[in-house]
Amino acid sequence: MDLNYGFLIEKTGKKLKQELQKRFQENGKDITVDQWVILLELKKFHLLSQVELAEKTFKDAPTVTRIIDLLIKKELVIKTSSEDDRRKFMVSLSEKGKQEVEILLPIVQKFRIKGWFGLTENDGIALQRILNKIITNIQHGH
Amino acid sequence: MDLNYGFLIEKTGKKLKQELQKRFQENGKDITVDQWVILLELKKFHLLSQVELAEKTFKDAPTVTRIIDLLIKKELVIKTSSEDDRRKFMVSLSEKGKQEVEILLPIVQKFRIKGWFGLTENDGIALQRILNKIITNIQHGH
DNA sequence: TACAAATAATTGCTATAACAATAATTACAA
DNA sequence: TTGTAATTATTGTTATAGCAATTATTTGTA
Repeated sequence: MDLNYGFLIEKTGKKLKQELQKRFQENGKDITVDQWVILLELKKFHLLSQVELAEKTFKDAPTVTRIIDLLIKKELVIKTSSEDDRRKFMVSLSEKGKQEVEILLPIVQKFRIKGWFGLTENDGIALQRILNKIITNIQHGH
Repeated sequence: MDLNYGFLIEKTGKKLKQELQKRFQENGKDITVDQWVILLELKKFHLLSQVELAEKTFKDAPTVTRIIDLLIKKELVIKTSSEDDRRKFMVSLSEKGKQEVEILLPIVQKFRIKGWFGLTENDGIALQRILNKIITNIQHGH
């Protein structure tokens, strides 16, 4: 096995991010891909603590704090302190944020379809199997 | 096709980077994965301009400039101005850098083998086909 | 040749990522 | 119940990434 799969995966991820970012810019959207990822989770789950957001997006807590700060400045999300745990802040989409997600979603979906052109359902299954296998392989133990 | 493959690819790339970084730390190696990628290309090609390094590693020129700066501080690489083009600097491994690469290489290879455990030659072919297809799909046109 | 265009590298700015340290709060165990 | 440990969020530091602008040099063309 002489395939440098790590390099290939990294490269693909980077290109995907760059190209999606371009689509946002082309549509006059002042938002980054990482900010988008947070917004999408908030659309799906409505109300999340920052720890929950971090888990779902595979980002660490400080990164989530900073992205949320930016999204608050853009008035796309709202932060309220939790009533049952005063350490927590619950984050949710603002009205403006909900509207923005509805505009961004078709751009993202179009991009996803374009990226998958010529690939099959089986390719999707294989990709998931391979990447998930790599993840479990490298985790615990050393 | 409802697979969020972009998210999955990004996640896998991130985990690969994190875990390899851990291996470096466990072995007392004060080097980042991105710095390692540069060193490996220099081992393969001996003498590269910064533009060539940027192309081979899929990084942009400013990023390469900054990584090279750090590698020079660590005395792992050398920069010499090109004789036939005074705009260029040619970068190569120092003696210390060559030694360091020989120490790092087995750590990286062990990690790659571990990550690929349970996967086949055909999986490798499929992975390359799928990821390369995605890359060409998303590039030109919009 | 002269001059505009292209190229190589650098610097500045902002965002993301990882790690460490800290403060506030909550959970748990003696 | 009291004190220790764990959790949540934040802040600071360094590195990587992308974009724009700049400088120095080279290329290509009129």
